[in-house]
Amino acid sequence: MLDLKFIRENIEAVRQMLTDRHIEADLDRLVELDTRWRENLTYTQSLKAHQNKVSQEIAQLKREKLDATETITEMRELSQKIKELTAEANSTKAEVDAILLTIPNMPEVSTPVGVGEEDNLEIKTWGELPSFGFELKPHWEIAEGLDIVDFQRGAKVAGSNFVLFKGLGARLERALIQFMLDLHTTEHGYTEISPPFLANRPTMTGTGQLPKFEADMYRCDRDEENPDSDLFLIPTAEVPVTNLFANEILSADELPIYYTAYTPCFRREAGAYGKDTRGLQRIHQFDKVEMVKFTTPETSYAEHESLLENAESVLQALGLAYRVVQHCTVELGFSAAKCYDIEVWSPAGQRFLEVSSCSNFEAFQARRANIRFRPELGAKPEFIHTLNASGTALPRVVIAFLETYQNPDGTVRVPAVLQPYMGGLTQIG
RNA sequence: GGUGGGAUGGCUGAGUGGACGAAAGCGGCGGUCUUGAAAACCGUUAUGGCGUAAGCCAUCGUGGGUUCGAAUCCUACUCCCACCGCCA
Repeated sequence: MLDLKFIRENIEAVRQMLTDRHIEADLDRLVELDTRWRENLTYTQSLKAHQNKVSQEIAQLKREKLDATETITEMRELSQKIKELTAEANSTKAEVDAILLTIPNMPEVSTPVGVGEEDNLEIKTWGELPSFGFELKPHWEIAEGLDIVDFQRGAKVAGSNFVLFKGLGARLERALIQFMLDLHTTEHGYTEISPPFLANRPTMTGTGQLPKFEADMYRCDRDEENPDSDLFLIPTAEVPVTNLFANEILSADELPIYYTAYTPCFRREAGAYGKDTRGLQRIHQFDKVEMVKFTTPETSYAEHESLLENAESVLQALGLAYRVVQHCTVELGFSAAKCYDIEVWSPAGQRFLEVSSCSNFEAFQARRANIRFRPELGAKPEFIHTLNASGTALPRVVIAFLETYQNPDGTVRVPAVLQPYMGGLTQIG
């Protein structure tokens, strides 16, 4: 979330940001409640100061074995009043916080103002778009032909848009996961994490999925009495990994911290039906290797660039053509200040598919999850910056892989870098 | 799932209604001493909020309650530890 003080002092900039992002939030009410809360608080605290003082006097009287009955009777009324005012302040503050949680991050200055995907900024392209001397098959035909993905039975077991990898398809998933993890841990200095695949409500709130996007998550283990203990299937490893340090103060010399994690990702994709859903493009459960960085504010933008390179290197190693675009204001994720998408080329689809979002959240998530660091000994703690990038999501890489390396007979070549992970296999089928 | 024990500052740990934001020790930082270091000694060492400021307020796992006053009493919950049961 944004700093309440920042909003107070930059109300028009925040209003403009909401306009640029096409998001509504009740800023006026926020300001009004904030003012009311602070007035109440100041007054209540002065009453408490008085109460504390008189309590000391009562303690003194008791110690001297003197009668304090009269003072105590007087204080009874004050105590009651403080209780009422405090309750009022708490409920006002709760409302302030609730609104605060619905306000997205401020985009970084280089973010183009735009109204749709077409306003994203193309930063670079990598690799030649491959050309073929035969008629290309789309990935789902290749996969079914090789019997490595079973769409029907995936749907039978869990519902539409759940898929089942089989034989060398399952092996390919495992190979890609391991290849990516090895790349990031041995070449890029990341420490591997294997986190829980479920996260509770405070954790989901820390990274910004809640409260606004609850409908996009699979929720289980609902408990009306203790909403905080509700569990959600994670939509990305970003959620558990970023929250590892929630409510902690790190020391400056621990930073930057680089973590990478493989997890399955679960997304209801609510409202996304009918849009690019064929084959592996948009499924409710998919595998992903994620990278998460914790940095100081000074270095986060340099770290953002190297994070992007780390993610790109996966596609480069696999020899898959891609481009990088920078999100415009309406495309930018709720918590992000700046975001690059890496989009891999689908030769049969003749389009680019998003396989990685590479974001700098600045202090937005750190403030929500209360992750701080001490710049130097004795200094006041500050919020760290968090960043993450997929490195990468698997299904769409599999799409590009199957289509890019397909042969006329429906078999698929395995690039050299992946062969050791495929038991030395040079070709599928 | 059952029974019992526990949760206090960076760590260990004392504290069962008023002098407690909290003893003591360890660790950290600064200093004295020393050519330098160690030892010893002295000092210092939580976080957040409100306020221009002085300052005030809050926080002893979390929420609620009792009380003029709660780390301390009551209550619900969460987590940790031990043992039993079940289980990959």
